[in-house]
Amino acid sequence: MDAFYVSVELLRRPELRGRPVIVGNGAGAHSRGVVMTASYEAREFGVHSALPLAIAYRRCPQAVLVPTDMALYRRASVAVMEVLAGFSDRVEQAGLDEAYVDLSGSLVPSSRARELKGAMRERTRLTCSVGLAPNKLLAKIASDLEKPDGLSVLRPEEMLDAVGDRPAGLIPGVGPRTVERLAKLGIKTVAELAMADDSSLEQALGPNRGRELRDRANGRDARTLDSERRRKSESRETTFEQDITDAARLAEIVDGLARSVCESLERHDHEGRTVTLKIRLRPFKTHTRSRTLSSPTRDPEVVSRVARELLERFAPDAPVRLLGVGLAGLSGDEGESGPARSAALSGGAPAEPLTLDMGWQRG
DNA sequence: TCTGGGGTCCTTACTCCT
DNA sequence: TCTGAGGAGTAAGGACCC
Repeated sequence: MDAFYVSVELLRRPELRGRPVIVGNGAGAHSRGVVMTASYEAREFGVHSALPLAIAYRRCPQAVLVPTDMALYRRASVAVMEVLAGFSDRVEQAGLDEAYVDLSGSLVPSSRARELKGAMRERTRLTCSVGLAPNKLLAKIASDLEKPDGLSVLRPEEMLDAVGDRPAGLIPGVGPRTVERLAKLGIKTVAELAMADDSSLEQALGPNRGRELRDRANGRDARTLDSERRRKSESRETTFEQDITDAARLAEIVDGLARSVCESLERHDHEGRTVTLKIRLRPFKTHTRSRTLSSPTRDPEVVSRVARELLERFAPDAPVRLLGVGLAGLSGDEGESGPARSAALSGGAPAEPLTLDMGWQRG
Protein backbone atom coordinates (compact mmCIF):
# COMPACT_ATOMS: atom_id res chain seq x y z
CA MET A 1 0.00 0.00 0.00
CA ASP A 2 1.21 3.52 -0.73
CA ALA A 3 2.12 5.56 2.38
CA PHE A 4 -0.42 3.41 4.17
CA TYR A 5 -0.92 5.07 7.57
CA VAL A 6 -0.98 8.55 6.03
CA SER A 7 -3.39 7.47 3.28
CA VAL A 8 -5.78 6.01 5.85
CA GLU A 9 -5.62 9.20 7.92
CA LEU A 10 -6.35 11.31 4.81
CA LEU A 11 -9.61 9.45 4.32
CA ARG A 12 -10.93 10.92 7.53
CA ARG A 13 -9.05 14.21 7.22
CA PRO A 14 -9.26 15.06 3.51
CA GLU A 15 -8.44 18.70 4.26
CA LEU A 16 -4.81 17.57 4.76
CA ARG A 17 -4.52 16.21 1.23
CA GLY A 18 -1.65 17.79 -0.70
CA ARG A 19 0.13 18.91 2.48
CA PRO A 20 3.20 17.34 4.10
CA VAL A 21 1.78 14.94 6.69
CA ILE A 22 3.67 12.80 9.20
CA VAL A 23 2.16 9.97 11.24
CA GLY A 24 4.07 9.40 14.45
CA ASN A 25 3.92 9.58 18.21
CA GLY A 26 5.50 12.47 20.00
CA ALA A 27 5.21 16.13 20.71
CA GLY A 28 7.75 18.87 20.48
CA ALA A 29 11.21 19.02 19.03
CA HIS A 30 12.66 16.89 21.83
CA SER A 31 10.32 13.97 21.34
CA ARG A 32 11.82 10.48 21.32
CA GLY A 33 9.44 9.23 18.65
CA VAL A 34 10.16 8.42 15.04
CA VAL A 35 8.23 8.88 11.79
CA MET A 36 5.92 5.94 11.18
CA THR A 37 4.92 7.11 7.70
CA ALA A 38 5.41 10.35 5.79
CA SER A 39 3.20 11.60 2.95
CA TYR A 40 4.88 11.95 -0.45
CA GLU A 41 4.79 15.73 0.04
CA ALA A 42 6.77 15.35 3.29
CA ARG A 43 9.21 12.93 1.64
CA GLU A 44 10.28 15.72 -0.68
CA PHE A 45 11.83 17.38 2.41
CA GLY A 46 13.85 14.27 3.24
CA VAL A 47 11.36 12.97 5.79
CA HIS A 48 11.01 9.18 5.74
CA SER A 49 9.94 6.25 7.91
CA ALA A 50 12.02 5.64 11.06
CA LEU A 51 13.47 9.16 10.98
CA PRO A 52 13.56 10.65 14.50
CA LEU A 53 10.75 13.19 14.84
CA ALA A 54 13.19 15.77 16.15
CA ILE A 55 15.00 15.69 12.80
CA ALA A 56 11.76 15.56 10.83
CA TYR A 57 10.67 18.78 12.57
CA ARG A 58 13.86 20.46 11.48
CA ARG A 59 13.61 19.29 7.90
CA CYS A 60 9.96 20.08 7.46
CA PRO A 61 8.63 22.42 10.18
CA GLN A 62 5.40 23.02 8.27
CA ALA A 63 4.45 19.31 8.31
CA VAL A 64 1.24 18.28 10.07
CA LEU A 65 1.92 15.63 12.73
CA VAL A 66 -0.92 13.13 13.10
CA PRO A 67 -0.78 10.81 16.13
CA THR A 68 -0.65 7.08 15.38
CA ASP A 69 -3.96 5.21 15.53
CA MET A 70 -2.96 1.56 15.14
CA ALA A 71 -6.49 0.27 15.73
CA LEU A 72 -7.67 2.21 12.68
CA TYR A 73 -4.80 0.96 10.50
CA ARG A 74 -5.48 -2.63 11.55
CA ARG A 75 -9.08 -2.32 10.47
CA ALA A 76 -7.98 -0.82 7.17
CA SER A 77 -5.48 -3.66 6.81
CA VAL A 78 -8.23 -6.23 7.23
CA ALA A 79 -10.19 -4.51 4.46
CA VAL A 80 -7.12 -4.54 2.21
CA MET A 81 -6.45 -8.23 2.82
CA GLU A 82 -10.08 -9.05 2.10
CA VAL A 83 -9.74 -7.46 -1.31
CA LEU A 84 -6.63 -9.55 -1.99
CA ALA A 85 -8.39 -12.72 -0.85
CA GLY A 86 -10.90 -12.14 -3.64
CA PHE A 87 -8.11 -12.52 -6.18
CA SER A 88 -6.35 -15.67 -4.99
CA ASP A 89 -6.60 -18.47 -2.46
CA ARG A 90 -2.92 -18.02 -1.81
CA VAL A 91 -2.12 -14.75 -0.09
CA GLU A 92 0.84 -14.27 2.24
CA GLN A 93 0.50 -11.25 4.45
CA ALA A 94 3.84 -9.52 5.04
CA GLY A 95 2.95 -6.79 7.50
CA LEU A 96 -0.09 -4.55 7.85
CA ASP A 97 0.24 -3.04 4.39
CA GLU A 98 2.04 -5.59 2.24
CA ALA A 99 1.27 -9.04 0.89
CA TYR A 100 2.25 -11.57 -1.74
CA VAL A 101 -0.58 -12.80 -3.94
CA ASP A 102 -0.25 -15.89 -6.15
CA LEU A 103 -1.72 -15.00 -9.54
CA SER A 104 -0.24 -18.01 -11.33
CA GLY A 105 -3.75 -19.33 -11.88
CA SER A 106 -4.64 -16.32 -14.04
CA LEU A 107 -4.55 -16.55 -17.81
CA VAL A 108 -3.21 -13.00 -18.12
CA PRO A 109 -1.68 -12.06 -14.76
CA SER A 110 -0.99 -8.45 -15.77
CA SER A 111 -4.68 -7.87 -16.52
CA ARG A 112 -5.57 -9.52 -13.26
CA ALA A 113 -3.13 -7.25 -11.43
CA ARG A 114 -4.76 -4.19 -13.00
CA GLU A 115 -8.16 -5.47 -11.90
CA LEU A 116 -6.77 -5.90 -8.42
CA LYS A 117 -5.60 -2.30 -8.27
CA GLY A 118 -9.00 -1.12 -9.44
CA ALA A 119 -10.83 -3.22 -6.88
CA MET A 120 -8.52 -1.96 -4.15
CA ARG A 121 -9.21 1.65 -5.04
CA GLU A 122 -12.92 1.09 -5.36
CA ARG A 123 -13.42 -0.83 -2.14
CA THR A 124 -10.90 0.86 0.17
CA ARG A 125 -10.33 4.21 -1.56
CA LEU A 126 -6.61 3.51 -1.15
CA THR A 127 -3.95 2.97 -3.79
CA CYS A 128 -1.36 0.25 -3.95
CA SER A 129 1.72 -0.50 -6.00
CA VAL A 130 1.95 -3.92 -7.58
CA GLY A 131 5.02 -5.84 -8.66
CA LEU A 132 4.40 -8.79 -10.95
CA ALA A 133 7.15 -11.40 -11.22
CA PRO A 134 7.87 -15.14 -11.05
CA ASN A 135 9.18 -15.02 -7.47
CA LYS A 136 8.71 -13.08 -4.26
CA LEU A 137 12.03 -11.28 -4.43
CA LEU A 138 11.46 -9.89 -7.92
CA ALA A 139 7.85 -9.05 -7.12
CA LYS A 140 8.96 -7.04 -4.11
CA ILE A 141 11.64 -5.18 -6.04
CA ALA A 142 9.18 -4.55 -8.88
CA SER A 143 6.53 -3.18 -6.53
CA ASP A 144 9.00 -0.51 -5.38
CA LEU A 145 10.00 0.52 -8.90
CA GLU A 146 6.91 2.58 -9.53
CA LYS A 147 5.35 4.26 -6.56
CA PRO A 148 2.76 5.41 -5.80
CA ASP A 149 -0.04 3.63 -7.64
CA GLY A 150 2.31 1.70 -9.93
CA LEU A 151 2.29 -1.62 -11.75
CA SER A 152 5.66 -3.08 -12.75
CA VAL A 153 6.51 -6.37 -14.36
CA LEU A 154 10.00 -7.74 -13.73
CA ARG A 155 11.43 -10.82 -15.46
CA PRO A 156 14.58 -12.45 -14.04
CA GLU A 157 16.60 -11.66 -17.16
CA GLU A 158 15.62 -7.98 -16.84
CA MET A 159 16.74 -7.65 -13.23
CA LEU A 160 20.24 -6.28 -13.80
CA ASP A 161 19.13 -3.96 -16.59
CA ALA A 162 16.41 -2.58 -14.33
CA VAL A 163 18.31 -2.15 -11.04
CA GLY A 164 21.93 -3.24 -11.67
CA ASP A 165 23.33 0.25 -11.14
CA ARG A 166 21.26 0.91 -8.01
CA PRO A 167 22.79 0.60 -4.50
CA ALA A 168 23.12 -2.96 -3.17
CA GLY A 169 20.86 -1.97 -0.27
CA LEU A 170 17.95 -2.13 -2.71
CA ILE A 171 18.00 -5.92 -2.34
CA PRO A 172 15.63 -7.00 0.45
CA GLY A 173 17.77 -8.46 3.21
CA VAL A 174 20.69 -6.11 2.56
CA GLY A 175 20.45 -3.60 5.39
CA PRO A 176 22.82 -0.88 6.61
CA ARG A 177 25.29 -3.30 8.26
CA THR A 178 25.58 -5.48 5.18
CA VAL A 179 25.94 -2.42 2.96
CA GLU A 180 28.92 -1.39 5.14
CA ARG A 181 30.55 -4.81 4.90
CA LEU A 182 30.02 -5.00 1.17
CA ALA A 183 31.47 -1.52 0.71
CA LYS A 184 34.70 -2.74 2.33
CA LEU A 185 34.91 -5.29 -0.49
CA GLY A 186 34.37 -2.55 -3.05
CA ILE A 187 30.82 -3.74 -3.72
CA LYS A 188 28.39 -0.86 -3.96
CA THR A 189 25.79 -1.76 -6.58
CA VAL A 190 23.39 -4.61 -7.22
CA ALA A 191 25.37 -5.58 -10.35
CA GLU A 192 28.64 -5.69 -8.39
CA LEU A 193 27.01 -7.91 -5.79
CA ALA A 194 25.64 -10.14 -8.54
CA MET A 195 29.17 -10.71 -9.86
CA ALA A 196 31.03 -10.91 -6.53
CA ASP A 197 33.25 -13.92 -5.97
CA ASP A 198 32.53 -16.61 -3.42
CA SER A 199 35.54 -16.32 -1.17
CA SER A 200 35.32 -12.61 -0.40
CA LEU A 201 31.56 -12.77 0.14
CA GLU A 202 32.01 -15.74 2.43
CA GLN A 203 34.68 -13.90 4.39
CA ALA A 204 32.54 -10.81 4.85
CA LEU A 205 29.12 -12.36 5.43
CA GLY A 206 29.62 -16.03 6.31
CA PRO A 207 29.17 -19.12 4.13
CA ASN A 208 25.40 -19.09 3.75
CA ARG A 209 24.53 -15.43 3.76
CA GLY A 210 27.02 -14.37 1.10
CA ARG A 211 25.81 -16.85 -1.48
CA GLU A 212 22.18 -16.14 -0.67
CA LEU A 213 22.57 -12.40 -1.23
CA ARG A 214 24.44 -12.92 -4.48
CA ASP A 215 21.60 -15.17 -5.64
CA ARG A 216 19.16 -12.41 -4.78
CA ALA A 217 21.21 -9.84 -6.67
CA ASN A 218 20.79 -12.14 -9.67
CA GLY A 219 17.03 -12.30 -9.17
CA ARG A 220 17.06 -15.89 -7.89
CA ASP A 221 14.73 -16.71 -5.01
CA ALA A 222 13.46 -20.19 -4.14
CA ARG A 223 11.17 -19.13 -1.29
CA THR A 224 7.61 -20.31 -1.71
CA LEU A 225 4.50 -18.35 -0.83
CA ASP A 226 3.28 -19.28 2.64
CA SER A 227 -0.38 -18.49 3.19
CA GLU A 228 -0.50 -20.37 6.51
CA ARG A 229 1.94 -18.30 8.51
CA ARG A 230 1.40 -18.34 12.24
CA ARG A 231 2.46 -15.84 14.81
CA LYS A 232 5.43 -17.12 16.83
CA SER A 233 5.79 -14.50 19.53
CA GLU A 234 4.06 -11.51 20.98
CA SER A 235 5.47 -8.63 22.96
CA ARG A 236 4.88 -5.15 24.33
CA GLU A 237 7.54 -2.55 24.81
CA THR A 238 7.71 1.08 25.72
CA THR A 239 10.29 3.82 25.51
CA PHE A 240 10.14 6.32 28.36
CA GLU A 241 10.07 10.05 27.81
CA GLN A 242 12.83 10.21 30.38
CA ASP A 243 15.16 7.40 31.43
CA ILE A 244 14.22 5.62 34.65
CA THR A 245 16.50 4.38 37.43
CA ASP A 246 13.93 3.63 40.15
CA ALA A 247 13.73 -0.19 40.48
CA ALA A 248 10.23 -0.17 41.96
CA ARG A 249 8.94 1.95 39.08
CA LEU A 250 10.56 -0.41 36.54
CA ALA A 251 8.92 -3.41 38.23
CA GLU A 252 5.50 -1.71 37.99
CA ILE A 253 6.04 -1.10 34.29
CA VAL A 254 6.99 -4.75 33.79
CA ASP A 255 3.67 -5.71 35.41
CA GLY A 256 1.72 -3.51 33.01
CA LEU A 257 3.51 -4.84 29.94
CA ALA A 258 3.02 -8.44 31.07
CA ARG A 259 -0.68 -7.80 31.61
CA SER A 260 -1.05 -6.28 28.16
CA VAL A 261 0.66 -9.20 26.43
CA CYS A 262 -1.41 -11.74 28.36
CA GLU A 263 -4.68 -9.95 27.57
CA SER A 264 -3.88 -10.15 23.89
CA LEU A 265 -2.88 -13.81 24.14
CA GLU A 266 -6.17 -14.46 25.89
CA ARG A 267 -8.11 -12.79 23.06
CA HIS A 268 -6.35 -14.92 20.47
CA ASP A 269 -6.43 -18.08 22.56
CA HIS A 270 -2.64 -18.39 22.60
CA GLU A 271 -0.16 -19.36 25.29
CA GLY A 272 3.60 -18.93 25.33
CA ARG A 273 6.46 -20.79 26.96
CA THR A 274 9.46 -18.45 26.80
CA VAL A 275 9.30 -15.16 28.70
CA THR A 276 11.65 -12.48 27.38
CA LEU A 277 12.56 -9.22 29.07
CA LYS A 278 13.99 -6.50 26.84
CA ILE A 279 15.99 -3.66 28.34
CA ARG A 280 17.49 -0.68 26.60
CA LEU A 281 20.00 1.30 28.64
CA ARG A 282 21.29 4.82 28.20
CA PRO A 283 22.54 5.77 25.74
CA PHE A 284 21.22 3.05 23.39
CA LYS A 285 22.41 -0.43 24.28
CA THR A 286 19.78 -3.17 24.09
CA HIS A 287 19.81 -6.42 26.07
CA THR A 288 17.44 -9.35 26.35
CA ARG A 289 17.03 -11.92 29.09
CA SER A 290 14.74 -14.89 28.74
CA ARG A 291 13.54 -17.96 30.57
CA THR A 292 11.68 -20.95 29.18
CA LEU A 293 8.97 -22.37 31.42
CA SER A 294 8.06 -26.03 31.77
CA SER A 295 4.58 -25.38 30.37
CA PRO A 296 2.98 -22.62 28.30
CA THR A 297 1.07 -19.85 30.05
CA ARG A 298 -0.82 -16.60 29.57
CA ASP A 299 -1.25 -15.99 33.28
CA PRO A 300 -0.21 -12.35 33.84
CA GLU A 301 0.98 -13.12 37.38
CA VAL A 302 3.31 -15.86 36.16
CA VAL A 303 4.66 -13.79 33.25
CA SER A 304 5.07 -10.76 35.46
CA ARG A 305 6.88 -12.71 38.18
CA VAL A 306 9.34 -14.25 35.72
CA ALA A 307 9.95 -10.93 33.97
CA ARG A 308 10.55 -9.21 37.31
CA GLU A 309 13.04 -11.93 38.28
CA LEU A 310 14.86 -11.45 34.97
CA LEU A 311 14.99 -7.72 35.64
CA GLU A 312 16.36 -8.24 39.15
CA ARG A 313 18.98 -10.67 37.89
CA PHE A 314 20.03 -8.31 35.10
CA ALA A 315 20.39 -5.42 37.56
CA PRO A 316 20.70 -2.49 35.12
CA ASP A 317 23.88 -0.50 35.70
CA ALA A 318 22.67 2.55 33.75
CA PRO A 319 19.39 4.49 33.44
CA VAL A 320 16.75 2.49 31.58
CA ARG A 321 15.37 3.92 28.35
CA LEU A 322 13.04 1.10 27.29
CA LEU A 323 11.43 -1.96 28.82
CA GLY A 324 9.68 -4.77 26.96
CA VAL A 325 8.02 -8.04 27.89
CA GLY A 326 7.29 -10.81 25.40
CA LEU A 327 6.23 -14.41 25.12
CA ALA A 328 7.59 -16.75 22.48
CA GLY A 329 6.97 -20.36 21.63
CA LEU A 330 3.27 -19.69 21.15
CA SER A 331 0.80 -22.52 21.05
CA GLY A 332 -2.96 -22.82 20.70
CA ASP A 333 -5.49 -21.52 18.20
CA GLU A 334 -4.34 -24.08 15.65
CA GLY A 335 -7.28 -23.68 13.31
CA GLU A 336 -6.82 -19.98 12.68
CA SER A 337 -5.94 -18.93 9.14
CA GLY A 338 -6.90 -16.63 6.32
CA PRO A 339 -7.83 -12.95 6.36
CA ALA A 340 -9.63 -13.25 9.67
CA ARG A 341 -6.30 -13.62 11.39
CA SER A 342 -4.69 -10.58 9.85
CA ALA A 343 -5.26 -8.52 12.97
CA ALA A 344 -3.62 -11.25 15.01
CA LEU A 345 -0.61 -11.33 12.71
CA SER A 346 -0.21 -7.61 13.00
CA GLY A 347 -0.37 -7.63 16.75
CA GLY A 348 -3.61 -5.88 17.35
CA ALA A 349 -7.04 -6.17 18.80
CA PRO A 350 -9.54 -8.35 16.95
CA ALA A 351 -10.83 -6.72 13.83
CA GLU A 352 -14.13 -4.94 14.09
CA PRO A 353 -16.73 -5.83 11.49
CA LEU A 354 -16.29 -3.87 8.29
CA THR A 355 -18.65 -2.67 5.69
CA LEU A 356 -17.73 -2.30 2.06
CA ASP A 357 -18.23 1.43 2.26
CA MET A 358 -15.33 1.48 4.68
CA GLY A 359 -17.11 1.92 7.96
CA TRP A 360 -13.71 2.03 9.64
CA GLN A 361 -13.23 5.63 8.60
CA ARG A 362 -14.47 7.09 11.85
CA GLY A 363 -13.26 4.65 14.46
C1' DT B 1 21.10 13.20 14.04
C1' DC B 2 19.16 10.40 17.18
C1' DT B 3 17.29 6.63 16.90
C1' DG B 4 9.47 3.43 18.04
C1' DG B 5 7.03 -0.77 18.30
C1' DG B 6 6.13 -5.19 16.71
C1' DG B 7 7.79 -8.88 14.55
C1' DT B 8 11.08 -12.80 11.99
C1' DC B 9 15.20 -15.25 11.13
C1' DC B 10 20.09 -16.30 11.72
C1' DT B 11 24.40 -17.13 14.25
C1' DT B 12 27.02 -18.39 18.09
C1' DA B 13 27.75 -20.40 22.48
C1' DC B 14 26.57 -23.45 25.84
C1' DT B 15 24.38 -27.51 28.14
C1' DC B 16 22.38 -31.85 28.23
C1' DC B 17 21.64 -36.23 26.39
C1' DT B 18 22.47 -40.33 23.64
C1' DT C 1 34.49 -45.74 33.22
C1' DC C 2 35.99 -42.31 30.12
C1' DT C 3 35.75 -39.80 25.78
C1' DG C 4 34.11 -37.71 21.58
C1' DA C 5 30.59 -36.75 18.08
C1' DG C 6 26.35 -34.97 17.05
C1' DG C 7 21.59 -33.41 17.81
C1' DA C 8 18.18 -30.85 20.45
C1' DG C 9 17.03 -27.21 23.31
C1' DT C 10 18.05 -22.82 25.35
C1' DA C 11 19.99 -18.18 25.71
C1' DA C 12 21.71 -13.89 23.88
C1' DG C 13 22.70 -10.81 20.39
C1' DG C 14 22.46 -9.02 15.72
C1' DA C 15 20.37 -7.82 11.40
C1' DC C 16 16.52 -6.95 8.98
C1' DC C 17 11.63 -5.86 7.76
C1' DC C 18 7.10 -3.04 7.90
